[in-house]
Amino acid sequence: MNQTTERREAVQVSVDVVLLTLVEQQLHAVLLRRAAAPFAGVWALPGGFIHTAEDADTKASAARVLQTKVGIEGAYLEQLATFSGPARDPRGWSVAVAYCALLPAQSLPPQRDDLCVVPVSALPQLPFDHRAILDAALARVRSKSLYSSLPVHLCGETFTLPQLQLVYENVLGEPLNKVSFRRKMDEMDWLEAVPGALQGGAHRPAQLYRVKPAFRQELALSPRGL
Amino acid sequence: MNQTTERREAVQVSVDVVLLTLVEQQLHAVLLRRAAAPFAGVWALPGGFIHTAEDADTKASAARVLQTKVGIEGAYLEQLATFSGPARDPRGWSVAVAYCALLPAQSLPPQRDDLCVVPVSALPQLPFDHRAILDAALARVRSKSLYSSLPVHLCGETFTLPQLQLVYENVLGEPLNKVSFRRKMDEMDWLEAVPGALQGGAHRPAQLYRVKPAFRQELALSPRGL
DNA sequence: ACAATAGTGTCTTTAAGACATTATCTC
DNA sequence: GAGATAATGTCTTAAAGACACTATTGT
Repeated sequence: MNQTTERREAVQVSVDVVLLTLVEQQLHAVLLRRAAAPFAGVWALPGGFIHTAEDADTKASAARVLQTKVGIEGAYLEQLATFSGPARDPRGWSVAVAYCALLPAQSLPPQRDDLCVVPVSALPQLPFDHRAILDAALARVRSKSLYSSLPVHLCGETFTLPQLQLVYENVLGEPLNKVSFRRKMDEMDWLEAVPGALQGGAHRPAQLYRVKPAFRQELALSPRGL
Repeated sequence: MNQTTERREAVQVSVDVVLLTLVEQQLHAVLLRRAAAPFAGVWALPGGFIHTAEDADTKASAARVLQTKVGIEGAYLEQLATFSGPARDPRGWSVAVAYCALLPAQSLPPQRDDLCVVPVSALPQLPFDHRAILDAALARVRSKSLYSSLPVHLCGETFTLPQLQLVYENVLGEPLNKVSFRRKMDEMDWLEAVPGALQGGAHRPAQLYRVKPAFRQELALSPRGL
């Protein structure tokens, strides 16, 4: 951007979204069957091109892709990284801005033919560099779950502390100390008890909580992890 | 990428680099005076368009920008984030893949008219959204310095532990405990003493160290910070 | 009363920080 | 040996984890 005569080459820019959810205590990714070439009929990450007329930025493009192609709204969305190069798309040099999205399982769209929800431990072959994008998303979600409130976006509106701890454990793949976990949640101060609400079984019911309004969009961070 | 007929719109893709270095115990950014419109004559981040014929990916584009426009090679480079939208560039909807680069001060290019090295605490007005990009780079460098070997890329080939600690302190903007710092460096095990080499003044000389080969490209991470 | 899970109190272990001491150089 | 900074030993403090105990429900 500093030389007078610089060729501006046409580069294809797309947005790809790794949409993750927690089903039966396992992280799952949402895949769509590609309708068009290249790789028509193949399971792939939801994605699409930028619509300059409607999208305020690539995050808006990603939200639009989730809405129009997956059929969901309100997922937590964060930019992951940008993947690029001449070989990732057979059509030529391309750039994909990848986003990571989290959604509670109960907010998934109704079942249909061109959509599947697969455990990340049993993914099919994916086209383009979608496998690398998905792996990057998993690494990001797992590492960020070590010190932030990220996993709460896999929960519904309200949840109990034992439920939340289980979600953390499922994402991280390791058990957590109950006392330490609750101490941290208390220190970080991003949860509030839902007044009277409880929940039962054949045992003591657990207090219901929700995220404080200030932390609905922003993540809560813990200085020393957990 | 799942519908048969999707318009592929022309989007301008550029690469911008936040090149940081440490001068007189302060973080400085390298800026270039723009030769061409828009914002001709204005100080801005080094940047440029992608050259599909030569660049293997946007990281290679960033490295090429550093080499051809700034005149340096071998800087530590990592992708920061991608900035996008209709308003950031007056020419229209654009995408900028931003990179963060670190360089020891002694590797800076010779002085010249269209290049300046300014303290990040006293930046001029910057065009486009370069200020936001720079702020994001600073935030990233500072937060990553809390738990990784990142700041070592502001040092030369060899350095003493007191020098390294000072670099960390300058980046983080706060003093560190000497014993803890050295304990961590020892635990993380990414440094090796340069055999006989020492360094003097009118006092006890300090042992020289360098980064172990395995960590020259990869960062060393500490599980619990510092 | 019993089984089952929620929630808390408290001790142990481990990591981080403060402080003091020893080491090694120049003058 | 005085002064300066490097390097390390050791005590204190704070955070994390283990474990046990109390609490509250349904049956």
